[in-house]
Amino acid sequence: MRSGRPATPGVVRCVQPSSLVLRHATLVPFPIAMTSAEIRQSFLDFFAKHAHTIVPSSSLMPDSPGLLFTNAGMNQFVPIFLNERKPDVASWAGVKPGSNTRAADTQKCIRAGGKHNDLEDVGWDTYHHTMFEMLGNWSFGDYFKKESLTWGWDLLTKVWGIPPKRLFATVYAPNKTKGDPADFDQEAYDIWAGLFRAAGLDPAVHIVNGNKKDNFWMMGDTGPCGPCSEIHFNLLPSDDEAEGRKLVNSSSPRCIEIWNHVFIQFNAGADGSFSPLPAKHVDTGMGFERVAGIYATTRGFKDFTGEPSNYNADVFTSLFEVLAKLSGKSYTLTVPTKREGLTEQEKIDIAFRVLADHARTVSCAIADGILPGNAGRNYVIRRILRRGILYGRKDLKLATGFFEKLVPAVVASLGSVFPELKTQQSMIERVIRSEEESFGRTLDRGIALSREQMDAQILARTWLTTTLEEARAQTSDPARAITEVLETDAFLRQVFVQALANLVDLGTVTAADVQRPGEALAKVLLPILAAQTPDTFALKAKLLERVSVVPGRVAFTLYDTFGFPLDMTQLLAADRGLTVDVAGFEAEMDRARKLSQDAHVSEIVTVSEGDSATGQQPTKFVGYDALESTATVVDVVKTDKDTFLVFDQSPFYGEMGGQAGDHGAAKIDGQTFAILDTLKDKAGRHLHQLAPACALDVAKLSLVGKTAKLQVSPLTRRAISRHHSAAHLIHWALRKVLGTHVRQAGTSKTKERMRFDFSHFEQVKPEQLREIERLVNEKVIDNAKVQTYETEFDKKPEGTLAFFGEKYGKIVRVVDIGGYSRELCGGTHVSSTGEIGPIKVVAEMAIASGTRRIEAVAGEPALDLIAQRETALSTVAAALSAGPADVADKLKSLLASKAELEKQLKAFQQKAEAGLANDLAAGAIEKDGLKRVVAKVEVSDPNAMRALGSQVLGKLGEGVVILGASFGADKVSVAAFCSPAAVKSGQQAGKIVGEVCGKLGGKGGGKPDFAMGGGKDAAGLDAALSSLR
RNA sequence: GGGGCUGUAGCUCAGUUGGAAGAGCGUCUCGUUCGCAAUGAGAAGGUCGUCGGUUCGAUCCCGAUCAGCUCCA
Repeated sequence: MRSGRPATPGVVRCVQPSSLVLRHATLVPFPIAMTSAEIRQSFLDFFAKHAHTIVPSSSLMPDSPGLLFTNAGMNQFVPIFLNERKPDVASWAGVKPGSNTRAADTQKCIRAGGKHNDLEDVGWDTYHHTMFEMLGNWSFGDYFKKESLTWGWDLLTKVWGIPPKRLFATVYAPNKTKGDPADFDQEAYDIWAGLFRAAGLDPAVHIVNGNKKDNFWMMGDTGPCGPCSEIHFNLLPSDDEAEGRKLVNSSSPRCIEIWNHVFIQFNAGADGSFSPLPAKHVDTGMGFERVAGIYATTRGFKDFTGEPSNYNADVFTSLFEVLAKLSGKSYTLTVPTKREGLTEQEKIDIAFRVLADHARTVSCAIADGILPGNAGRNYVIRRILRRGILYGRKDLKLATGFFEKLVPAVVASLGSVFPELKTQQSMIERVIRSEEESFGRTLDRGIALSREQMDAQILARTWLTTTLEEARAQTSDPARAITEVLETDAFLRQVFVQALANLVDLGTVTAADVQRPGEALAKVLLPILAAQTPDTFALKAKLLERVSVVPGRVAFTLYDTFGFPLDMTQLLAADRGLTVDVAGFEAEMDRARKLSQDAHVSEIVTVSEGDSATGQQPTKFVGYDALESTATVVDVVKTDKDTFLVFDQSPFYGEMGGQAGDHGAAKIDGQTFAILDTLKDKAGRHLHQLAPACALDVAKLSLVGKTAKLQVSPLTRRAISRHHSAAHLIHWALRKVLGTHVRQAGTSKTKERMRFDFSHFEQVKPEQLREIERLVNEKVIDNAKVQTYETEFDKKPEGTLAFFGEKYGKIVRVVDIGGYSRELCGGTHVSSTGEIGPIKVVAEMAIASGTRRIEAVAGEPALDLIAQRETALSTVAAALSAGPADVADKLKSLLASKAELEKQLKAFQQKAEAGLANDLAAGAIEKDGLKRVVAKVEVSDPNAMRALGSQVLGKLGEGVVILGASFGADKVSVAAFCSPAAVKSGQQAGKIVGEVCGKLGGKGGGKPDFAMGGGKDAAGLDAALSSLR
């Protein structure tokens, strides 16, 4: 373990010799007794010794739908606190078992994007993180305050050697005037008093009271809650107790909370009451990076002269090393005191911290299947990744593609405690790479768009200073000079309009003027041009100033619509001597934010009454081998819509893991009840849904206790099993063809089809789909045996796929197909692959960013599909009088000859039209001093009339052409053409058409030189036309 | 969940009071050239994302829908 520890740990490893280092010379180098990994391990070992079950961290993908991410150590234990699940941690998968009622773990947590959003602070200080580990110990109705606090004290002071004098404890003291709940936590106070006294310290100095805000913990407005007691650590250079006490709960970085012990002893009711819980729980949390950071900074809790920073811990410094190597820059521990006017080094140090933090977060999130995307938690990850990329590009001058190079360091640092990082490493790198490329495209587009805007502003500026001066010197008609310039460049005009809007507040122009930019500009600019008075100089200066500011709305549009960060806009603006109206940007942002704010649906958390969850016996499933059995009715469950029967055991599969529930029948007392579906409830009972007609009978009978004969419909069950086994084959084939990053993300297997959702970040190409289909059908023909057996989770064969994020029990069921596909699965399957029959992939599509869906049919539905397609093909073949094999060729040649014919037809039509056009032109009359053709023609469609008319006008040279044609009895079209000379003399095609169509019961219009229209009165066409002659 | 933007030739994109679908690159054919690079002439290539509505007429206006991008919650 220790061999992997760097020889010179801490920040010193990436600091190059420079004057900056000397300033911080007191901090480095220092010998460290433990690595971060060893600190973590000593925590877990300590609690393992006290009979705790060591539980692996749960996935960052939360179980609770209300959460964006797993955000606290307690998340995976919530069902136990809520009494929905009995304490059974020792039988959980992957644990190092101890007691069922005691647990300890380190939990990955992400806090970003939700209520507590610290994203913008990360990097700018030394203690905010988007992802952190929460160390915790837990008691489920087992030990309480005494043990928890005493053990906490022992670990900190005796195992880790923190000087007791530097520790302070807070206990809950309600502020009754503010209506804080419950009473002073005397129990905790007494325990602490004893501990401090035993260390020779004064409890009055070391125990601090805290109110509801700091020392009372609630999950929501309702549900389990209780007082908490925090341990604070004085990090001042001096260990003076009075000074330390002053800083407790004062948000000082020099005296911080390191460990919170929550004592869950009440249930908050919706009516505001606090009733005692029957089982009291302990829930503690200690920020791992914080402790590791302090440990590193203080050289093992011994030297408190240095500035505390979480980033001194080796979980971060190992990433700094990679960053230093990539960028050629060094991390030097500077922390900015303000947001603006930073030194180069301060910017570099911020970027180091940002990237170290974000690389961990993004890697862990992707490992847990949370890929960057454009909604919800996926969007948060994308934002974190992009923020990192931006800091790297901007301040460390790193080239596109650098971010994925941080992944190996994250895996090296955290892979042993979070093994999914190791197994998913190549996928993490691929996802980051493709995301970095697409962000590159977003940035490029933003750069191009902002350049257009800024070009125009600079042009406007030059124009104001140079061109205006030249105009003053040279022209006698200043107004015209202005209009000319503004007419030549639309962008320039737009910039001036923006500037004008900015001048409204000065009183120079009114809001109405902005609507007429041309006149308004003349109004503003003409005086500048005409007179050189102090007033006009001031006005010109103002205008220049306004033109040099990129409007907030423009910067916001770049950000909101095109994803171009404000930072980048500012950077580009500064490069070109412009500034950005940040206040305006923020205003737009606020407006948009308000628009999005939605009514929060607050989740009501309740403790289930009694032991409802634990009291009901799960139904014993006997349907893996048998489709019939006898059973005893144990309950009848009624909901608003349906009635369900519950038996002690059942061959009916309850809907679960995407597999549809079974159909069939139950015979009780000689009466048959049709079962339409089978569901499973929280307690594991199978609910057999009755057909509505049977439900009425049940209401009259008392069935509980009676014996029933249960029969599953074999056809349905077999169809479902076929689709389930087919799903396993497809999963196997997907991983083989696309890669092992493919992970099941939800499935459905019914008797009609199977749906399989999986993680994959691009479209599955058609040839890949064909390959997948070929592979699975090969395996069907191969007719391998499907074997199922139960084993311990930890003893499952190597390479067995488990659905990630699922809580498995210790005993799991393995479904093994032919030795190549092995999955943990509770579903029903065929006994050999040949039984599946043909498998046809029906569709492949995206259902979310990074998640795709494949749909397939197997067995009978597949045969139906094939038959259907065959029928379609043979219909086409028959119509083409060709064999199925020749259809494509035949169709191709048919299409070719069709194109040829159309070409010929077109040529003939043109010829005919030309002839017709000649005839029509020859029949021109004189009217109003112009040649005029008025004629009814026969054409195939109105557009042909347009072509004909334009030819006629061409022959006439100058004149008017009016054509009409009828299409059936109730549709008539009219077209009119006027040559330039005709238009000049007052003829308007639009007007002519309008008139004619009016007479025909229709409308029409167009431009002066050409117009079309139509009507319904085909019989009136002749009359309408002759009136024009 | 709520907004914004985009969808036009194989690719990158133009296309306004609604009236005959375009450019550049790429492809193909025929030239210039010993050949290549370069270049000239010509050609092919379009359900204007899909569906509906308004209209005599919709790439354009309206509504729905799908897909991609993007911001917020």
